[in-house]
Amino acid sequence: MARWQPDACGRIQEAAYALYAERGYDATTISDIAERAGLTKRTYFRHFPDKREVLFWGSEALEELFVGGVTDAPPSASPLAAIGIALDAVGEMFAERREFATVRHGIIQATPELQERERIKLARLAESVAVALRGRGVGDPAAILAAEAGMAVFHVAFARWIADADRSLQDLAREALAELRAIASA
Amino acid sequence: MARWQPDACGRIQEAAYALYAERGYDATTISDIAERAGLTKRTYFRHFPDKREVLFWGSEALEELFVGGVTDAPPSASPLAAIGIALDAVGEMFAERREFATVRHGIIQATPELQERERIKLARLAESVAVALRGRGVGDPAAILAAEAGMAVFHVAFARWIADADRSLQDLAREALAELRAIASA
DNA sequence: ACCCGTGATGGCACTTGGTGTCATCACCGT
DNA sequence: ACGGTGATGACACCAAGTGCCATCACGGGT
Repeated sequence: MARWQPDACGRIQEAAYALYAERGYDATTISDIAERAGLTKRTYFRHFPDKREVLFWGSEALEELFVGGVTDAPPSASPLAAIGIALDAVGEMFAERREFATVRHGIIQATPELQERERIKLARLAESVAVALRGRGVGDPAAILAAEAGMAVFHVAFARWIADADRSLQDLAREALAELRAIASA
Repeated sequence: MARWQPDACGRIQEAAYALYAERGYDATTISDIAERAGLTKRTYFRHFPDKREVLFWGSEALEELFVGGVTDAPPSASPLAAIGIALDAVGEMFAERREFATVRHGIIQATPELQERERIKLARLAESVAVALRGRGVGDPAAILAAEAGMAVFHVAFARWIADADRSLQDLAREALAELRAIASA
């Protein structure tokens, strides 16, 4: 056996999304996913470390985009301004993936266990953004605070974008960022 | 059997903390904890829903304190000011529990699985704080943004407080809050 | 003093997530 | 034709978590 299988990770991911969306995360076993992808449970675990992680495959792209946006922002930009520039790039990327993002968001919102993973992914992303901010000369409590505040902005903007098709993610992010500034200066 | 057992939750919690601290979270089974607490695995699950939750028992007190602090802040206080007042009360409470908080923090920081739970607890706390802020008349994107920013402030202040015994949690929180304000107005 | 309802526990079987190990097969270079 | 490499299937195994039922202590009522 072991005939070459084109893009095992991709096929697993498709199967997992389909089953999680159809019958729910809890009602789906890894053997179900594996069977649908045409392989075994053991092979699933050779591609993903656990049951949740398949939903977060490809999120390195988001991290690269976010960190890259912060790093490449003009040196004169303040921490929050740099994050705003990064959020523009992130919003642009999600615009082409609205359908996918909506399905994924629905699956995650339906399962507390998945929300945990989502939250810690956001926290890790905040740490990466904080590193990028330190690379811009931002000091130490400030870098992580700005990064985490940026994640909050992203989070609320994203949720509104999923619920409301009319406005672009970039717009919603800019609005949330302005709101954050208003809060802090009050 | 089933003689009355004084404070089963408390005994389980003590056993779990001891074992998690000694040999680590992954190397501890629920049967180990149950045995040390003088009961069975099945009974453990009658008191806690899973292996992690025992570390978060009693965190309703933190939520009550935080939400109460925000709710009872003077009506004139801005969202961040209200959170600052709440953080004062929270810091005061932790001052009497520094030893316990340090052990707990060490266990959690050593295990990614526990950090996930910690993060989502913080997110739920942010939601409760946001509700309290809405009760003060704060609008909707602002309430959750202020609450999440407040969690970031609490998080960094807490981490510094654990690492550095010299300063009070209240001081560190005030400093982080000032830092957040500086970031947002830059 | 006896009996009964209630609540907490032990014990057991079972499903599922996750891992270690080994044999097998396709592919590739020599 | 041969051997090495890498991916897979198959199997055994451990631990988390759940359902189910029997059992015991306790308190109240008769």
